[in-house]
Amino acid sequence: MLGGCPKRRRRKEARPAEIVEAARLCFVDNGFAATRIEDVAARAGVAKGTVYLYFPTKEALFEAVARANVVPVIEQVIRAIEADETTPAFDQLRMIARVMYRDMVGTDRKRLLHMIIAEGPRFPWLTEFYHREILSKGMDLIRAVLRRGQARGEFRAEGLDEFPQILMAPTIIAAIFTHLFDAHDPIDVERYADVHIALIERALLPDRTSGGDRQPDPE
Amino acid sequence: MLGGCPKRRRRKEARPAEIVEAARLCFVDNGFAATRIEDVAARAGVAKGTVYLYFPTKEALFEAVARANVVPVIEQVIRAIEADETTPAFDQLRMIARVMYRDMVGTDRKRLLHMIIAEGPRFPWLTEFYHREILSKGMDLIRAVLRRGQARGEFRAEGLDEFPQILMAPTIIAAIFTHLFDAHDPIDVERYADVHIALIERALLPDRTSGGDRQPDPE
Amino acid sequence: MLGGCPKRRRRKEARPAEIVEAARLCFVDNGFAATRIEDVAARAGVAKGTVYLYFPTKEALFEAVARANVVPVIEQVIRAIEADETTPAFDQLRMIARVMYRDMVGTDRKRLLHMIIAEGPRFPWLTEFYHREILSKGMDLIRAVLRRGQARGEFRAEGLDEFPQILMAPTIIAAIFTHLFDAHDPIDVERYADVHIALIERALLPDRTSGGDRQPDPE
Amino acid sequence: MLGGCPKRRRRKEARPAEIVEAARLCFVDNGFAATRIEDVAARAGVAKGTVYLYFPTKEALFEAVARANVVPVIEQVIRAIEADETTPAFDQLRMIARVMYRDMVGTDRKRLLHMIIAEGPRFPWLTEFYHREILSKGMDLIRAVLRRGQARGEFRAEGLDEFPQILMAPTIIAAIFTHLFDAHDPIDVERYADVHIALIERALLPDRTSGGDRQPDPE
DNA sequence: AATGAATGAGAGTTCATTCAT
DNA sequence: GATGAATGAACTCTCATTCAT
Repeated sequence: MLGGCPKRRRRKEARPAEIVEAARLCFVDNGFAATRIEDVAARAGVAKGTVYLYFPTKEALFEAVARANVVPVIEQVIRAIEADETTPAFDQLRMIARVMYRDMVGTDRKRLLHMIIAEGPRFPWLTEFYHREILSKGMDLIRAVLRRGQARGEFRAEGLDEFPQILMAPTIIAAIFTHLFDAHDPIDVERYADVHIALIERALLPDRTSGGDRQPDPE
Repeated sequence: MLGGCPKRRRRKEARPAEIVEAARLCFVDNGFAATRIEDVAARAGVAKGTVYLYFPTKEALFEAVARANVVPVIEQVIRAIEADETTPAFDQLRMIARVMYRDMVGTDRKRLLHMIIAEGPRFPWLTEFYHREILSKGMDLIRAVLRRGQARGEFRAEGLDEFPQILMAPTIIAAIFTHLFDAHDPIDVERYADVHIALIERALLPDRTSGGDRQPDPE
Repeated sequence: MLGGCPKRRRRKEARPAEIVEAARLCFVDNGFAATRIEDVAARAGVAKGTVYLYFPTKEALFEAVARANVVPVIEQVIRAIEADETTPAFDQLRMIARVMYRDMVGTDRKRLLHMIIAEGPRFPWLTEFYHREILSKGMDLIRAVLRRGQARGEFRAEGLDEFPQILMAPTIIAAIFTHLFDAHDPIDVERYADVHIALIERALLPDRTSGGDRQPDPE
Repeated sequence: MLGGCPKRRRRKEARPAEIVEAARLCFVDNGFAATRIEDVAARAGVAKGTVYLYFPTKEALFEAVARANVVPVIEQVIRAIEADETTPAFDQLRMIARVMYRDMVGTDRKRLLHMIIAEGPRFPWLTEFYHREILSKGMDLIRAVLRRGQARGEFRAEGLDEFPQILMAPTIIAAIFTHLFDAHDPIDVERYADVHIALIERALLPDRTSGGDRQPDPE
């Protein structure tokens, strides 16, 4: 009796996370307004009232979803880059891009991104949170790499460290467009990423005598 | 019977446009789901039923808003570019970008763009419409300019004509980000546009002996 | 200029009748609640407001329809029977039945009957009016014929003059059933009428030595 | 989870029936279109939303009312007749008529009948259902009894087994007329039924030497 | 007399939230 | 803790009726 039946106990402790995950699936499928608490409950295998045991309102549930799903990805990349002092800055940039294409465009996390963009205006805390926890961190990271590249004489570019968004933009757009328009106009994300990275390379690296014969991305 | 009373009649002809404009304001403020027909009516200074006199459903009203506000912009750009045979391709590209930054990022039309992106997944006709009427036309335009530039020997870039999205992406992201994050992190769109265009220039134009001394955008 | 253009004038005077007829068609097609004034107007070829020029409410229009369509039929039969002193009472009865089968079951007047039955409970004046103008007259007529038949020694039946409904019932039911169930179970009204009349005959006429060899209805 | 709380549970099981009964009362009072779900809810002592917990639409509620109130009656009669092999066919016929007069004309079930007739044309499923579940069963029953009577030499009538409606018609008309016209012209249903049954008897039974001295209905 | 644009009360339906069990 | 029956405010859409022209 001490500690209770382990299976049931684990179940109990896992409840909130299960509900959040069920909610994530519902939200990315249907958006905030069209998601019914009852659907979330059904997906989580609990009764409607149980959701309210852990989350006082639908908005709180949404917040939990956003919080749980958005932070981990970026942190991982940051750690990888910061620990690394020897890799050329451009290769780091390429690596960041590759990770984003894989983890954001290539998974259904793009639907979460879409949801955050979509619901942002109605949830001030959401945009504030997303900007603070994700965007600014991502931009800081790119900025750091750009400056390191410039310091090492790799990059000739100026101004981009002021607007790292410009470098990330095609990736974010790829995420949004594949989510929205895949039926009408599917994108070959592999090639899209290659072209994007090649564009960055030509723009950042100093002129070479024979232009363009460098391998765009040997990976 | 034919002709009607002039005052009434002028009103009748003006009504739909008035309602569409009121609806646009409501939609960009609150999104589709959170906009009540009654709000639109109040904003247009008419009764609830009057809205239904002109638009059979809320979706039809939404479609009218999208159509009225989004199609004219792109068409105008297309006409300007197509009529022009002498301007260097890069200057055309820069012009397109400038127009987009001015009309899309610099006005509250960005909120409409946001709304279309936000509500897209739940309104297939909307994504279909937006893709057909706006995106594909915009991409075709950029593609045409790129090819013209390549044919004239201006551009060395390959691959971009396959993914014109990559060139437009920073503009669209600027629209979305200024809409979402302006309170937390305002962007100096002028400089952002300069940097974006300079990036494109360095990536597209062949190497010059003296790199970077070209005026970025004399406009 | 005196009297105005005759065509237009006739049109004007005919307006109410035209609207009533249009309303009749709508009402029998859709019932009272589901008939929209706008439909009636469209069917009459006038504007919605015009209907209200002649009929203050939807109910008033309904009343006009009922009044205009229900009285004429019965009066004609009554006159024919009352003027006739020589025909055997049973032949008169048969004649009444034949007329009812032809004019009520065989035309779309049955739909009007249906409408009166259907809407009756919500329009007390309608049932009152229908009972006074139609039903009681019809029942009085049958009663009179029955009594004449008894007086002449034709009929042996008693009690039926108290409930003439019993003799009319199969006809009314034929009208209702053909209206409601024709798709599922069409009735051969000719034969149905024959069987009905034969039933009345056997019930009313005194026994004959050889039962049933009388022609049921030479008509 | 399984079993639930007894009090709640009993309530849940009773609710649909309570709502159906409340709906029946509203429908027979006001007809389908004029009945508001809120009225039904109020009459059942629940909130508007509760009705939708058990019936997805107003039509579904209507169907439930029709089904619950109309099927049991006929089934009961059928069972009683079918189990019986010895009773003379005419007595069975009389029994059917008596039950119909008692259960259909003598109760407010006649208002339900009226409602079904009234709303039939606008609800195809309703006429289809009524014809299949009630009418055709009733007609088959009468047909079977008629044929049994003919086989036993009780009846001389021909043709009626083709149109059993003719025998039922006065009963249905009694139901409708007492519902519609009772205020203006009340019917003594007892005597009406006697006369109706006597009419059938004279029409069906072969001639007797002493006509009419048979007790009409010893019951 | 005739029009038809405008109105707004009211209906069906949905669903976040509550709470007795 | 967990349930799910119950609630009722809120929303979309309809249509009888009005009235300026």
